[in-house]
Amino acid sequence: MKPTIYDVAQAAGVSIATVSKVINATGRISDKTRKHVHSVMEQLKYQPSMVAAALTGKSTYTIGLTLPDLANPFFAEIARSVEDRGHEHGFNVFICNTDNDPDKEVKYLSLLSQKRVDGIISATRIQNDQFLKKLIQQNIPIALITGEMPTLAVDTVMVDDYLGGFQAGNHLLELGHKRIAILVEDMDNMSNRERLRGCK
Amino acid sequence: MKPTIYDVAQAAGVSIATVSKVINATGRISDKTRKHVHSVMEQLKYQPSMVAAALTGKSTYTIGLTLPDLANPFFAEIARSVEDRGHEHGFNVFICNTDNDPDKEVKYLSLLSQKRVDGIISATRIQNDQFLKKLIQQNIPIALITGEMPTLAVDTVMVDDYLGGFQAGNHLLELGHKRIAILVEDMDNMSNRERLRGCK
DNA sequence: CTGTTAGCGCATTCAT
DNA sequence: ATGAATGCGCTAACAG
Repeated sequence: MKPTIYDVAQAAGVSIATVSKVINATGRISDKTRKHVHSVMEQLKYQPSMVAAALTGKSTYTIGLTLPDLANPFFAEIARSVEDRGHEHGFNVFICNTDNDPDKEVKYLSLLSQKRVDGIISATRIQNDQFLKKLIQQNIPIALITGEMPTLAVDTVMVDDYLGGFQAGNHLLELGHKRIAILVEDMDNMSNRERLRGCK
Repeated sequence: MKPTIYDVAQAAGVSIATVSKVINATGRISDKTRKHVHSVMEQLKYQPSMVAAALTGKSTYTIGLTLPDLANPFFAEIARSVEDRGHEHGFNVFICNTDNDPDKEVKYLSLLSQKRVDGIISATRIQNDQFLKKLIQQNIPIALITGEMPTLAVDTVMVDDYLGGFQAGNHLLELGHKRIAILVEDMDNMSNRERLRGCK
């Protein structure tokens, strides 16, 4: 079995409280016992259980990232970055491919909430804003990226579709082009409308 | 606050033991109270805490996937698949970009162990087999993919480099090509050696 | 500076 | 068929 905080306490001849304190560097403990406990810890190769710690209210150091499809290089790149930043701060990230399926999305979101992630980053247009609202009420930090959610007050980082369209159009004009075509998959899509708007 | 099992029990006029039983469909409970508890649960929008459940010994429904770089389409594809299968079975997967850095790898691996993942899939040649051994001792299921680890007894799925090389070479020969070149980045790499071997 | 104790939310005997 | 009690591993007051 993996050693617990009790094993360390016993082996070090102190109380679990003391061990806990040296682990989290909280409270006051003599330099001597601190070092002693530390040595015992690594001798036993002790590693605190994050699930137990999480149960007491501490954060899980886990965040969820929802995106349509990881196989899409655009999102893979995003995932890579999020993961990088996460790792820098000691976080692990859950990848959630929603395929833009509302059901999968809700399923993922509720799973993430049950696992008490510290936050969620969504690179998908969250379709069920009813559910989104619930998450917000649960005080789960949420950041939207790539999508918009005008009805709710959520931190969002989005791409400036208008500017993008403008720059693209401008670039072509500068090259002297006169006859420019625009291919749009879906005119109901807000992003595309904005890009188009920026273009003319 | 999110409702706990106690809230449900109280609202339903039963004990938490009963609620726990209907949640996990274990033990014997009358059809009547089962339904009643269920209705109370959804009325309170109760969702069992997976971290609490995990602490009692149940699995975390979480697995870790280590790979060199998610931005590499090859691995992104793998991640996508792993995630898909995981989701089908109610699992979440932690993505871990190691960049083939031994330190990052160890850091990730130990984090995963602290978070008590149910298993680990590694798409990287695990460099620290000392650490690998520890994980195995901890009874954490591990599966290697894409890499080899001859020294240890670990489940592994790998690509048949020899066959690949053979097929590639054969294909060109069938097309009637006579002068064939092979570009290899690193001849010390076992995969490449095998591919080359299969080619001639 | 260090130890006791009481939870955190749930699963699990063991009685009833 | 159901409930009371105990423990999982750790943190957080509160006492000494």
